[in-house]
Amino acid sequence: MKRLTGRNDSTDQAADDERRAGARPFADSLARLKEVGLRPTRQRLALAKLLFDAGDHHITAEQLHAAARSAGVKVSLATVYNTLHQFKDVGILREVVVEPGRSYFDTNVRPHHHFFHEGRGHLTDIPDEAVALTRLPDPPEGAEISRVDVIIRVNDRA
Amino acid sequence: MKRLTGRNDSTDQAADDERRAGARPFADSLARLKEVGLRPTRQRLALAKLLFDAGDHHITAEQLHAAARSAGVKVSLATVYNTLHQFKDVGILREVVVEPGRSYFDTNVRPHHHFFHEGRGHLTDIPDEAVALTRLPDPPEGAEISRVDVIIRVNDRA
DNA sequence: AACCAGTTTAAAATCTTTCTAAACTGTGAC
DNA sequence: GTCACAGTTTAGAAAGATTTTAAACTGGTT
Repeated sequence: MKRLTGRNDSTDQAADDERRAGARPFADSLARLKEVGLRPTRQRLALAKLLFDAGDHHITAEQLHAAARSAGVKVSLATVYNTLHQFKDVGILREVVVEPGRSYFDTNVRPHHHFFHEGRGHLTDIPDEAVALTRLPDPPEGAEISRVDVIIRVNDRA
Repeated sequence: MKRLTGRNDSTDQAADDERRAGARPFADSLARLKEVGLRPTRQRLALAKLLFDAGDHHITAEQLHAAARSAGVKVSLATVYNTLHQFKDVGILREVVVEPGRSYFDTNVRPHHHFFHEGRGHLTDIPDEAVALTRLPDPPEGAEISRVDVIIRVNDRA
């Protein structure tokens, strides 16, 4: 059996978090964090699992914080914000802004677009191929295009 | 000559505001407000002038409030917010959300798209014809498209 | 085992936006 | 003109999301 020393040391805690987050092989998130040069802390590992082991989805900081909490992961809201921004900065997460006063984070960083249901306040992915942008303007002098977002706003049919 | 009674009654004040806002014929904004069924108050007239007599532009609530102030128009920030939303609701203004935590209001309500300079935090219009969207997905079951936004994010060239 | 740069955290602070309740003002009736 | 009242405005409080701060903690090394 494993160690019998004091319970709840950081390694055990990480393993617990993993189980709680409904995880896949430990190595995935760990490797992912190492790849992007972020120290694989207990909190980052747990958040990475919640984010990347559940398929493509869109989530706010508050929602992720709540998800972590209810998965039994102890992490502060500030850390959730820090982590989301770090993940975005290293390119494993994408920020989507469609509503005033709230940011969504998208675990799908492949090229694609979005439906935004204004009534429900809810995002859905649109595969890149479903949209054809056959003409685009030249960027302003001295600037270059970093991304083209197509947001299709929808509402319930009258 | 005009009245010699107490200075600064509401009519005189409105005329002052108009002059201060660098205005065109009084009738324009007045007619516009009547058309959309908003009572033409001193504050709404002044804000309408600042918004619509300066050509197409993008402005935040804070910026409009500052502009009003420095034009000598006395108006509270709450009224600026109220007015922007009322103007949006009646369709003479459009809200553009591209940055977390801040809304821009666009005086151009004709179909068009936007460049957003991420470094400078600055919006520019793209004429509708400069973008060709030749394929779009069907909206989700039961929903209908209300608008398609194309946002081209740019940055200074490396 | 000690060290330290990187992390996490609770709490405070910030920023934008909305709400509240009271005072004010267009507008139509008389 | 003057009244009355619904619609407006306002200062200040409140809310909501996000960021900052300063101190405690921890992963990775030596």
